Amino acid sequence: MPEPGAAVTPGPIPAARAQRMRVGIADSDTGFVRTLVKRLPGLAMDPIPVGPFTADTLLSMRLDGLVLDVSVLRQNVWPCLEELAERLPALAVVVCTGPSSVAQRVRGLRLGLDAWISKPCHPEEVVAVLGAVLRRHRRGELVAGDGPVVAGELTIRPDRYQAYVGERSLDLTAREFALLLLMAQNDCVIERAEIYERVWGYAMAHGDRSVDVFVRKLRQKLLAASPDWSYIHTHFGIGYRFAPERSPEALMQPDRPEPLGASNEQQTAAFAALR
Amino acid sequence: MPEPGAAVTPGPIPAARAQRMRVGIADSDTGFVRTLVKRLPGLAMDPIPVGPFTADTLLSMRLDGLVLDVSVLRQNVWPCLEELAERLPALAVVVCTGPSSVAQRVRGLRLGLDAWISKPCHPEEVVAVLGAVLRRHRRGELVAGDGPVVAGELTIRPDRYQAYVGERSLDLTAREFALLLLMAQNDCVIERAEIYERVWGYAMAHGDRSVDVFVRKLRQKLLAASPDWSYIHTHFGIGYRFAPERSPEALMQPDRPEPLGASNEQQTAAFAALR
DNA sequence: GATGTTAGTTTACAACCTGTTCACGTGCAA
DNA sequence: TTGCACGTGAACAGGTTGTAAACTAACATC
Repeated sequence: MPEPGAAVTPGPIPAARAQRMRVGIADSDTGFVRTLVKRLPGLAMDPIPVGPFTADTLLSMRLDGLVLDVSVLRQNVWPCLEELAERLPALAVVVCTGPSSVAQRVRGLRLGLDAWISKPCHPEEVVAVLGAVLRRHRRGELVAGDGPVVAGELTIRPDRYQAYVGERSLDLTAREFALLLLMAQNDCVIERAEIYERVWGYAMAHGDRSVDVFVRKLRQKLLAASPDWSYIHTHFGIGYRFAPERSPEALMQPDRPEPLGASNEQQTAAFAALR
Repeated sequence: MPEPGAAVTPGPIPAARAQRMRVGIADSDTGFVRTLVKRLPGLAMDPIPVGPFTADTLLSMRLDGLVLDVSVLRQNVWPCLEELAERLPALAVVVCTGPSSVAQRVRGLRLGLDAWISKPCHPEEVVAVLGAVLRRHRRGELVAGDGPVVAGELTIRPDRYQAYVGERSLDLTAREFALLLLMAQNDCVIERAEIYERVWGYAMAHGDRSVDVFVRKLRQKLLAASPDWSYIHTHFGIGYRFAPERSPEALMQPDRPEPLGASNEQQTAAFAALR
């Protein structure tokens, strides 16, 4: 269970197609900050100056990356970095700070930092490193393109943040949609913690049941719109898997013909190939 | 590591994904290479020395990461890096090389490199950087690492935590699956204690018969789905061994032909190559 | 600024599933 | 034959999931 009162703000809804990255800058060197602020927008990154912060502060800022001079952390550098890594594993952190030992850098990287640059350094290099890290960071988030996904009777349209059966919208909320899209783009079993991290954007607290609740809401809407199909399957003790399947009863009375040779894999694969 | 008598709660189900990463090392400094080769295995990375290469060479090596001293590229450094970035965008590349200018490093990172370290450097730092890059790299693909394992009539799919005979699922529970996968991936006799440790995650209490019970459940489901084959063999006083074998009666009445020259090893190797 | 609506989170409880354990039968080895 | 090791079946307890509803924060509207 997180801190009492922590994480009250709803997390960010991951964009169906992320464009600009939000990069926090926590550094007391105003000249350095100013340079970055000037330089980043041209590279599809929005710089966001960050003052004193906690994991929750950063969480509410919905950052993709963070440039950090550890000197702003005063004393408890390691506990702070540790908390960051634990609570926000998806946040790309580039430490850019004064002289340090190999041991310190290694320790930081082991903890979860993405890069460690020693000052004095050329801002351009910081920008390049940040770009490289975020590029790798982004590869994961949007493996699949933003084309529509067809599965069973369902059509998921990332460009509209909505799913349809025929012309009829499912009226999904933002988070419901994010969950559905994530699952539909991966036809393997996904663990709850993984789902949470990728949809909510930060680490799942132990005992959190949000994923279950949202899966239920999704199932409800899916069932209402497409009663002959089941889409989300539970893997007990592990997580959920998305796979459109006609219910046995529907197969007995084939009012509507089953789409021939169009399994989920084939269709999504086709779309991935299009990309 | 719990108390010997603890373990009231069911242990965690080990993730079905591949953990070890394949890391190529292209460097003419044999001492440096040797250090990495010694150091990497402890961090779930398999070091693979790489000689002169092309993008195709690397592709066939199925690497996850590459440590590269650009001096091995002789002249055409930039065209080569460019080709790498274009042909193998999923490959994490860490350049570790002699003196360089900021402009060169920035250019490299822009091209698609994940990190640029200047020699002389501490090998430990290279390892840490590599680890950080691959960690971020891995976050992307939640597709479970291992491809399917085929044995006899059986297809084991780690991405679904499930085994199939044809299209028909065996309906294995999470722990049953973990046990089956472990055994199928090691076609030698495994002692009970070792099985327990690797599937349950902690030491087996003296007299615990859980492994036996699960082997029985597995055999039951295997027999129901694939009656002509036997998969799990008992070695009295030692443990169990996985090996798909047609039962003698089935051989007498060969309704279905035995797959020619397709031993367990060969088939799994073939699938691994496909990945 | 007050108020109603909506989305999201947390909690509670019931139903279900799983893993463990026990008891007993069978088969191997000395 | 005797002593273990292993196979088999069933029962139990506890964790996991489905489900509903209360609760909180955010938003829009007036």
